[in-house]
Amino acid sequence: MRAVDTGGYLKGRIRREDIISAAAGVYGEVGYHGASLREIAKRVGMSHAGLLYYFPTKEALLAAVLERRDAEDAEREQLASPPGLEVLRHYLALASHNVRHPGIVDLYTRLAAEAVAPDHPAHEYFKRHYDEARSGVRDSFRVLAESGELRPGIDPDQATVTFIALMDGLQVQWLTTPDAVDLVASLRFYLQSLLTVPLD
Amino acid sequence: MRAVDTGGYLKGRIRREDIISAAAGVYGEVGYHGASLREIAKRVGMSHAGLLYYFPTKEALLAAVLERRDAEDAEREQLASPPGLEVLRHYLALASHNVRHPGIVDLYTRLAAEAVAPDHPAHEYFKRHYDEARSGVRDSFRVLAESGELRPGIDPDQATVTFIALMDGLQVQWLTTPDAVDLVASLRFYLQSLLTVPLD
DNA sequence: CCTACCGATCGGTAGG
DNA sequence: CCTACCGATCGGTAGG
Repeated sequence: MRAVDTGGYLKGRIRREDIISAAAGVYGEVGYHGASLREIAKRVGMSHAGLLYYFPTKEALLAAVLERRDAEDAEREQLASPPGLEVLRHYLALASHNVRHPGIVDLYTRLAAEAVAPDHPAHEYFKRHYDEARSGVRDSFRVLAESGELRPGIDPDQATVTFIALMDGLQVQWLTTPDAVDLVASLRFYLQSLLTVPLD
Repeated sequence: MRAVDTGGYLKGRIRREDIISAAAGVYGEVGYHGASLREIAKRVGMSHAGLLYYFPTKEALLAAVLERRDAEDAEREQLASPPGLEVLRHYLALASHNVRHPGIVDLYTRLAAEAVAPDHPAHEYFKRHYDEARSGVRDSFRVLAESGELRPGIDPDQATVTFIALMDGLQVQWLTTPDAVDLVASLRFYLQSLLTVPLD
């Protein structure tokens, strides 16, 4: 009966994952502050007090959502390329994945905007997120600059900040006016305008 | 006693302006949904019920904030240039003004992110805002394309969407990690990379 | 404009 | 995991 006896722990882990997924959905719709534990709990079929059995506070649940996002990022990082063109293509692929999963875009956009407030519980998370994103992209643009694949006169550091800003800004504009924005095409257009070689 | 008798109306108008300013500040800090009428009222020195004497609902106050923003935009539009380089320089000047007034950036960033939700009371406002911004910038890029001031191969429509997205994304990134982002320099860098002539 | 109040909702706790 | 409850806060109304 071993297989059955471990069921308690397994069920708990599954339950936690369900709660995290539901929370991510609600955060995307109404932000973190706008999300109530009662709404999240309802979506997973329990009372809000039951949810607090798994996550002791509202902030602990947010931390779990962000941790899972990091874990998923790290998983993708496993198959990450060395700095260069491939990294930029990887961002294009990510954007194209996101367009098919608007919930992810909603979650990220809503939380990033809320978290500009220094006392927001996700503020440090997004600071770190931006630092890491910049350093990864910067390495790639520098490699491209040295190999002559970056257009002459283009500063790799400026290319980095603007590229990341472009992704963020396109997401807001796309969510607001989806018919007027082709997220992937715009990103491709920008990258191509910086390069001397074809992206694909 | 005529001059004194009109005082009642004048004081009311000033009071309304004070409330709108306080509301804009709170929206920038905690968003529209996170803002309470009591906090806004406290900043202008009255009770929240008193505030509701001037603005009958929470949404009416938001509408007034957005209306004043439009009025300020229209005022600036008065001295607007015909489509072309001057319009882009005008956006640079606006960005440089915003950097010295972070509250404006906060307000815009917070509301824009909240308003991606179709049922947000500012959703239609931001849809219109994006439509108008795109059509103004697009005209300028098209003029520049015809005069050869836009780099060959650059699609004016793509330049438009990405330019506006860049402004939005830079604002979020700048608010989160101010030391790592030079908002005006990044904007200038991008515009210059699209042009065949020096911006300044 | 204020005080006083309403019903609704919030995160969290007690006690099983 | 639940029911039942707590104190706090919300937008809005009544009645001056």
